[in-house]
Amino acid sequence: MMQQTRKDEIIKTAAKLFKEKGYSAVTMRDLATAMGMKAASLYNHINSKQEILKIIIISIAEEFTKGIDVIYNSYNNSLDKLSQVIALHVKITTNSTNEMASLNNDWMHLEGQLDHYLRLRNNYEATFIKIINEGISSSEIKPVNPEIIMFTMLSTLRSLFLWIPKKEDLNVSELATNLSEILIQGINKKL
Amino acid sequence: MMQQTRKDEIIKTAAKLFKEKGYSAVTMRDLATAMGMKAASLYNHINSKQEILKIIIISIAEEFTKGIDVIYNSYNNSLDKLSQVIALHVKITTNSTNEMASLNNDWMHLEGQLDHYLRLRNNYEATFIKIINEGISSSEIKPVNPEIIMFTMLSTLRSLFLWIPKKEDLNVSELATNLSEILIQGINKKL
DNA sequence: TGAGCAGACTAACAAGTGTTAGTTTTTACA
DNA sequence: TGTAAAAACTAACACTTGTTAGTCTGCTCA
Repeated sequence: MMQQTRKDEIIKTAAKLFKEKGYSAVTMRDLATAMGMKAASLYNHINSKQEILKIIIISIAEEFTKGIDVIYNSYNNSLDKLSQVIALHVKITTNSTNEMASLNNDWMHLEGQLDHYLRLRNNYEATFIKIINEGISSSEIKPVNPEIIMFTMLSTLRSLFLWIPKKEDLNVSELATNLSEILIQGINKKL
Repeated sequence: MMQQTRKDEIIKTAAKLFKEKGYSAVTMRDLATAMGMKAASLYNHINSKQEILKIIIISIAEEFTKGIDVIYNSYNNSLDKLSQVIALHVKITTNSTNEMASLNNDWMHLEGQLDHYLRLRNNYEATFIKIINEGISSSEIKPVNPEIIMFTMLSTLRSLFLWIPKKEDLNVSELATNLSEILIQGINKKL
């Protein structure tokens, strides 16, 4: 695989702009200005605005799907698996903060790959629910509606991209630990 | 105050479209089609696209600010206040689901009223933090970083608009109770 | 009945959109 | 140093954008 540094820079810059104003409000001329070039020159590196969005979103969505599958198939108890899911979100969001904004806010603007994205998201949530249900079966987790548990956790984890950039002195593993404490102790059945 | 039903319909319809695609991706012609009229006719009722966004966002933001002030100044303990904040979000989101999407996703597209909006949001969060800090002082709440607690709670509450429409059989007070259980028991210091 | 008016319409505008064609400049290296 | 590829440029396209001007329709009520 050859190195495509210029294309990568464009995509990274686009993600930053998409985070600030959303995909639809960012023009190719905005992106070109941020790159220090003219809009037409972008097309020496990318095929379309749509392609940029696709690359940003699909690659991260696949990272999540693969990550949760590994966690699900590991030999840990359910609460440990949930802690690992939290750590997965913290890690990906730390490495790809701007891209996470597009994943959350601009997925509906995918044109050719919307079905693919929705399939990945549904798989992810189905596996998440399975982990919770197994935790309820094994009496690790309070018998609350598993959808509400997932919704609560995912809402927080999906909003991390808004919050992580504000904490310049961020310690990644410490954040994951704190979030686990808050999110999991709440659903951990005290015996 | 005279009844402006047509204008209200336009704003309500706009909020629905904004929720699906975001402010920038919705055109005045989209809105007109959804209203069963031509784009130019919209201007018999509203002054600009921007005005629609302003009305949607500012009115709800003020509702939140007023609501949390009443809660903060009431004579309850801190955990009860947090439960009331949760109920406030559930109530407003149930009544104004589509408008909540604009509040969350499109505030950055406010042109003249961005400062006003940010002031309202900062006030809201400052009061929220005060409630948490008082709860920590009175030993009701675990001495965790109050920002992380607020972030966790607000992430979930601000995402409710995504989730409430999927639960057609929704019982509002039951949802508020479940969320309080999950969100608060996690930070409630067990003695 | 007929005057007034709210609210729809058609037509058009200036500016902005993503993208292409064709050309020039810069870079890498034989 | 000469050459070819990579990557920038100018100019323009067809279309879409929010919005305005001016007109027509149909309802209300004196």
